[in-house]
Amino acid sequence: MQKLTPPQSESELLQRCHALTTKTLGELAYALQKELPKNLTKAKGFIGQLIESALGASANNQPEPDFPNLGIELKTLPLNAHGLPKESTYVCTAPLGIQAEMEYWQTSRVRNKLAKVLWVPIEADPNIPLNERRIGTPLLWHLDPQTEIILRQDWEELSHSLHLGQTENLSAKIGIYLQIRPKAAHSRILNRKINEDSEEIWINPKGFYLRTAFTQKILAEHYG
DNA sequence: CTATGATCATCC
DNA sequence: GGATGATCATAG
Repeated sequence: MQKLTPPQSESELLQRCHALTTKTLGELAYALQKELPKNLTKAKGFIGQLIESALGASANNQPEPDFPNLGIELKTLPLNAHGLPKESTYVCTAPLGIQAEMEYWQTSRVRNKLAKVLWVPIEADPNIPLNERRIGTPLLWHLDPQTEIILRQDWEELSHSLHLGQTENLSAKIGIYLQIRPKAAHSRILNRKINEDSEEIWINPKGFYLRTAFTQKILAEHYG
């Protein structure tokens, strides 16, 4: 398997993705001439990057969908022994700067990324050796109006707290589908921010994540 | 340093 | 056992 050019159409992307179904990570890594890590402890993003290169996603780190020309974001979905998503899904970093306040839902990075997502389920039961874990049937999903109402409410509530620097309201407990969690190399990294009382505060960088309840619901609705 | 890819590890 | 908070690797 060679390094791929980005897919030029949705059907080309889907075709590539369906070709991966039932393959093992070991087979795919071999085909791409990549060495599988012993475990994911020190290679947490390995599988996501493996699938990216298998599909020809642009290897950028822009706050844009993985396939900008198609407006499609790629997300791997680790499944537990019951076939249900076992981890939350990272969406994007949460802006702490002045610009943060000026982001509106319609043009927000969260909505931009979640408008259309190609979910690729991957076996992630720890009892299965990494190289034997299989890739599942992909699901090309797009944001529907009912879901968007809830996501938007979550996003606006969380963005509001971020904007005001209300750290007490930035816990991962807030939000129905979307939540805010730390997103940094470690907890000692702090960014300066001026809060609603014009005080200087320092906060650990945050990211937006989708709860497992959200991705479990998506799979249930589309796979039954 | 900030973005991406996420999962780990601990607490309740 | 699940959720929250912490952390790891890499690219530009």
